[in-house]
Amino acid sequence: MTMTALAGEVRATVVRIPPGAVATYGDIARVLGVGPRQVGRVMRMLDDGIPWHRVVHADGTPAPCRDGQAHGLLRAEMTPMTGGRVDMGAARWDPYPGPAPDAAGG
DNA sequence: ATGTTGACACCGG
DNA sequence: TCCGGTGCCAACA
Repeated sequence: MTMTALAGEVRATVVRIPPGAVATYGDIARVLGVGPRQVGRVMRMLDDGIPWHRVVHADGTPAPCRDGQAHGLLRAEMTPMTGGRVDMGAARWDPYPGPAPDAAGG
């Protein structure tokens, strides 16, 4: 797994996050089989062209980048938030089926 | 090769 | 609920 490839995976996964829902770094990292820090590292290089604001921490805290931006963007997506944090359990989007390694069925 | 840093996650007080 | 410490992996000096 290389960053170039990882960047593609992350991107392909993040862009799949529907408006109003969010995914955690850990989840995306888990799906791709990498550490949560690698996801953030890749996200940093993507930064543009992807709904990065739909990627939040495991506790619902929006991305630290452009602090404040995510708050407005998520707000515009009608994302269930509480006290500035995303309401996990209500907005937690299931990344699967993502890369579909074995192409189960089709 | 070593030490420090970072868009994180989990545990303990 | 908020804060500090730790584990993890990769990039940087």
